[in-house]
Amino acid sequence: MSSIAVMASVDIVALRLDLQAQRLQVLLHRREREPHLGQWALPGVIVNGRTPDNSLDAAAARALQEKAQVLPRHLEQVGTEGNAFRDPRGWSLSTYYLALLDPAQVLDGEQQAFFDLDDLSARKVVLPFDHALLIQRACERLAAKSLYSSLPLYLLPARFTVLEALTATQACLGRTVNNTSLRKRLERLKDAGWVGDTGERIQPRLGRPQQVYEHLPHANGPFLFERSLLPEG
Amino acid sequence: MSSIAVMASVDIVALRLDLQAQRLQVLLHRREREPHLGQWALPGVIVNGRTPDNSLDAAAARALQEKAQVLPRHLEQVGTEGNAFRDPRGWSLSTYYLALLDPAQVLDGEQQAFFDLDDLSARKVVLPFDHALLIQRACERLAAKSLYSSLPLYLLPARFTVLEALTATQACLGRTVNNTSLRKRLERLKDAGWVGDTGERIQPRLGRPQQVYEHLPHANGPFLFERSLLPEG
DNA sequence: ACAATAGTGTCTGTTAGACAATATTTT
DNA sequence: AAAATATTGTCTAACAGACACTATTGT
Repeated sequence: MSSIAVMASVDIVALRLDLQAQRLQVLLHRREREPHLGQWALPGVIVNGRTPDNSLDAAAARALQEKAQVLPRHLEQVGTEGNAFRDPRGWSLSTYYLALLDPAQVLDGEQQAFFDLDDLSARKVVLPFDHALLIQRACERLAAKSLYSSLPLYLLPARFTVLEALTATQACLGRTVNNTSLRKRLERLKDAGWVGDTGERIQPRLGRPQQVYEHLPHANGPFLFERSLLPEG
Repeated sequence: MSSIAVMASVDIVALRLDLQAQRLQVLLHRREREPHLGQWALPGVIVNGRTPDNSLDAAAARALQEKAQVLPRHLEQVGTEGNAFRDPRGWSLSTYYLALLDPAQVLDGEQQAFFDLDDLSARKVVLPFDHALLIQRACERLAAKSLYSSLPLYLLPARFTVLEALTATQACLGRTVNNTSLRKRLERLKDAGWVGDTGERIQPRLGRPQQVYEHLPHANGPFLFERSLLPEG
């Protein structure tokens, strides 16, 4: 068996929206073993016949649960990176998942923390293995789906305003989004029963109060729109 | 190493369009080793430190090349399936790819052949492991992308007609597609430099001759349209 | 001329985007 | 009343779909 086997892991790119800063943050975890012991890295677990998982998806859920006591709003497999160079111990595979968390998500202990995605992209924080690449790929998936789906709404709390939905979408896409377009999409989601109008109002410091929307229980997966958000111009 | 390692393979869902039957076919290969020796299954290779591949993508290309001497028009990773049950030998992973082949693709020898996708879906041919599931997932990916991209055109020969493009798109989607919409998409692809009008004509048995389009060299990946093809009604 | 097939033109509906107009609140 | 902010309405553009119309060929 050892001659035909390979090291395999599941790694999680778990994102949280910082509503004040209007930026995405990624959950990192201090490594508890060599190589790169003590460094900040993506939370992940080894998968093999001895671990208790019945499937990759179960291993992904376990990685989030064990390393960070986190239950995601959304979890999807993005891809698998495998080559001879990504791990100093030799040929290895990482199947990596995109997880979207509640913005109120808090973490226990000093072994896990959220880092601004921008700081990671700018290499202000350097990650071991190819974890920077895995984060980049997960974010590309998120941006691509945000053009034509309601995926960004999974980054919002149960009750949210139009402007918070706009903030989430813009953070996912990395660019501004037309206010009218997003409002119309929310209207369509309301008609489709995906979100509801609570009737509640939030009073900003000044001006007209904001309507408060809420997520409604529905089938799995985001709503798919027929058209993409377009580049401005 | 053996205690933390797992069996991993790359499997290829390679599709060819049968233009006459207007159906998709999948490339299968007779297994050369246990388990399921001699049965028709997806072509694939084991990945581990001893195989010569530097990456998963290289392993995928090698699987197609070694098992079937095939060079695909398009190759993309779809996902990874991993659990304790898919292989009788124990916990295993399969990273599976979607490959699109030239319809003129021919095969050497008795060890590989094309099977109609419909027959596989209808369980007229039963595949080992979870290969039926991998095929289903790959086809779902193809159908999803066919709604908003030029991916089906990779199933066509270098020179093709509008009706062949329609046939390819309908085979990918599993439903009829509006003729006018597809013609307009081809016009847009022509404007974008992805296809060209050869000026050549093909004379059907009766009636007006068909224009012949051709693929033009361009950046990797299919063209992305801004809107999806819609359900009929 | 007529049948058969390919291709074009026109109209409708939907929805993203731009932006003006209106509504609701605090100061 | 004025300022600030949120929300609504109106207009345009792009594009999928439906379908009528025209074009080109063989018999």
